[in-house]
Amino acid sequence: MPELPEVETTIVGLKPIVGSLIHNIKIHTPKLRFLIPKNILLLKNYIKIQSIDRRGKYIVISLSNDHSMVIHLGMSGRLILTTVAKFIKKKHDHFILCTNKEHLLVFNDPRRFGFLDYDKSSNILSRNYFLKMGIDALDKTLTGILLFEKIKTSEVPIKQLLLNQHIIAGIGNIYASEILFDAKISPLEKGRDLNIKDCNKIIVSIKKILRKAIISGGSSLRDYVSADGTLGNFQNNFKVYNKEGKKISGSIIRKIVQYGRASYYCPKLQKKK
DNA sequence: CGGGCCACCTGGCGGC
DNA sequence: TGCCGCCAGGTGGCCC
Repeated sequence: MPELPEVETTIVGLKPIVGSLIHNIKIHTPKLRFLIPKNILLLKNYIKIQSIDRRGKYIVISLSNDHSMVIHLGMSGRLILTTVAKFIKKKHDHFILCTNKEHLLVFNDPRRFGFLDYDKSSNILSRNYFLKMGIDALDKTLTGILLFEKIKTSEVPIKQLLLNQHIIAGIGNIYASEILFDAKISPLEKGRDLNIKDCNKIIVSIKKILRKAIISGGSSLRDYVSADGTLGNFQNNFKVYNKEGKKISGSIIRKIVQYGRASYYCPKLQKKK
């Protein structure tokens, strides 16, 4: 479930272990998308978890030894916060971190498209995935003009541009459809055909939809993170995603495939210019 | 360089 | 019931 709102929700759920000390780490699967750096196993000396933050869809855990862990959830990754007493190892539990307060942070990922990185914080900051990352979707300085400048010459459809993390970071395939529906803009519209007014609308919709999703997702969390593998409550709020053939305001929702990925939209309410 | 497309994985679902 | 093909919330790397 990992688009920006799910990552944000995950981070909120991890708050209980901020300030805790790392007691032990176990790697059950050495290679996810990439190899897990083996020196992460040296984290047994009661290093403190100083903060847990989000950058785009990445989770950054800063530690007191001037190192950081970075976690990306890929398509199917989840972080589950539980306790030693309650824990039963499940299939696809690849990585487990135990704190001095007997909290367990478990990384579960059936498809293994996620990854886990660990290095000196100064090195982490200059990783390619951070250097190339665009402005965060919820960054206050993200404006319509900024988006316009980035896409004004592109022949690529706006749906695909919204998925490009080098332009704006955090939007995934579900929310891209939801955002364009909210903005009343066709997913087929090319970047170069959108004016500043269109871009302003898109930015307003990005912030509105993502914030709403965070609020809905957050409410379903308790003692573990990312709830039950669904999108918190927000899935009930989808207007177009996965709703092919259904009607909205009397108009049919269509599914098309762009660059191998499903887009849902209402051709009547999202007319191409 | 921008852009198009595939690869990387497992699991769930619908159709036959 | 079983098998098969298709689909899935992401993105790095290859090609042109």
